[in-house]
Amino acid sequence: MTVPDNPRQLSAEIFRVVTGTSEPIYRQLIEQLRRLLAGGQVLAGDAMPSVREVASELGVNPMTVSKAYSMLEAEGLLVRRRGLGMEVAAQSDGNSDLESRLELLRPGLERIAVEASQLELEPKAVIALLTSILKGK
Amino acid sequence: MTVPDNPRQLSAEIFRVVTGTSEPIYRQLIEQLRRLLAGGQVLAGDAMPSVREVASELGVNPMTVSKAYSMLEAEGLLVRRRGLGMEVAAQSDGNSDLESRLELLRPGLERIAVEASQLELEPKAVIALLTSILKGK
Amino acid sequence: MTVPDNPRQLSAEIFRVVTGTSEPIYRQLIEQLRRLLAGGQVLAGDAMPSVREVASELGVNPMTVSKAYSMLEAEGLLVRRRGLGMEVAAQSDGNSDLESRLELLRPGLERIAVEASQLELEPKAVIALLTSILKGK
Amino acid sequence: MTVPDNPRQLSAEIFRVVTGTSEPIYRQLIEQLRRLLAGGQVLAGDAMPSVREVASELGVNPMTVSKAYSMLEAEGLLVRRRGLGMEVAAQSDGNSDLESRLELLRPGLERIAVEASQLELEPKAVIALLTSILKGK
DNA sequence: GTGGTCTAGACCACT
DNA sequence: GTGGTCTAGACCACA
Repeated sequence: MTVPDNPRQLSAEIFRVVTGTSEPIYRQLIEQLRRLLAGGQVLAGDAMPSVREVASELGVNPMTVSKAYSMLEAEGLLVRRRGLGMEVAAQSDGNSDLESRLELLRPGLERIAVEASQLELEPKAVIALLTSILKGK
Repeated sequence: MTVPDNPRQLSAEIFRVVTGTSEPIYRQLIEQLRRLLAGGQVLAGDAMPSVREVASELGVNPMTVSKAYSMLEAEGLLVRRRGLGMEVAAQSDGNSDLESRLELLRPGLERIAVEASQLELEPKAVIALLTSILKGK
Repeated sequence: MTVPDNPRQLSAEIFRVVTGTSEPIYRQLIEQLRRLLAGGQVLAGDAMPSVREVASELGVNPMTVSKAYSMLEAEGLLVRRRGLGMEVAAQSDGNSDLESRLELLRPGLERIAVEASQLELEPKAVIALLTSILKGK
Repeated sequence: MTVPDNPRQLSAEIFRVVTGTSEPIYRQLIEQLRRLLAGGQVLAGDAMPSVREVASELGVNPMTVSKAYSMLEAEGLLVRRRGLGMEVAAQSDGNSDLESRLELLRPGLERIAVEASQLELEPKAVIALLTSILKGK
């Protein structure tokens, strides 16, 4: 992990969305940015990629991106600089501690556990698969 | 893993839904039944709990349950027995092999891997948390 | 002021918007509802008028109303009941005390004071005009 | 009210803007100048502060100030004196009578009345608050 | 019927 | 160029 100079201009490639799921695109964007902030990959003062840039990169409508940005602004994670774009708010405190970041992952893991039990899968097999996926990246 | 006598009457408690998520309830029901079938916890010939029983147990609208049952019927996993309710279709091929069941879990684990990487979490920490959740159940 | 039975179905007429101003319609709706809640004219458990009803009554696009409702939901003042509509949240504590309600009015009055001073108007004249407007309603 | 010598150089401090509101800054500037003219605090022939001085004093973009000046010029309230900046037009009719100035304040007061009624506030309480704000300045 | 999401496209305010 | 607001209209999930 590199900790780049700050502030800097973020690229639209920080976002990745999947279609064909029921999770709304704007919500995927919101939650991705929350994780990137918690993980310290996005820092206070960073300039967000423009709405139009993200929209074109992801192939979605600009309003969809704008909605995500607006909600992140309402939440205090982004601030709007009129005519200049959005930037990451100063008070978004950056890299969270390990415990907090693990807590953000817990709901997803609990869901996995439920699914594994319905599939009658042993913990050992599940962990082996997760390990191979994590290491393979 | 226990393989119960067959046929038998399934209880509404085989289902569990979460609200406050964007995943539609009817879809949660469908995918749970698919997993229970793959895991062998639900067998061909088993009698499904009634729509109204499931609806009341989960606190959802009966039409939502009915929609899930109808789609499972259209898919051939359930058959409607007039006056008797739905039962699990004979051709639902029951307990799948380990590989197939793991494949059903893979998409969820891949999503976890993406989230972990955005959170800058080490594989070790993620695996430790999943292990504790799986063992704690 | 009448304190009606509760819960009840609110009419779209609780809202009034003005066009030709720079204040966005969705924001006018949000702030009106906040005031009606603080004033006790809208109570916890009340059913909000439907998006489509408000949109048609005010002659605006349903998405505009929907945006206001969504933000009020995010703020915790409204709760969504799937398939049934929105209702006023239980925790919106209804009629606020006199001090709090006056504070909601203060920014507008401070702006009036600035304008009056730029217009070189005596307090006496301003108060006389406000009095006549308030009493005339 | 003092009636200063004329002509003179106006300072950037005649303007005050608020951010975080939806009212555009250039419009705030335009309406403030209109009120200062109606109130007689700005007189025909007065030299306006320069665009760059106002922009720096208020912390806004010079183009925003320039836009306001241009619109005031198009409206005939300001005239451009090449190389010398803008000055207040001779035909700006100066200090209006009391009735006209009160009329400029009426829309704001009517809005206050609407908000007070939504907040279920008695005229007496509203007038008391306005009085304290006006006297406190 | 309810609200939610998304698209396509327009216009506005501001830099 | 930036984001914001609004419209018109489509489709979805849910009751």
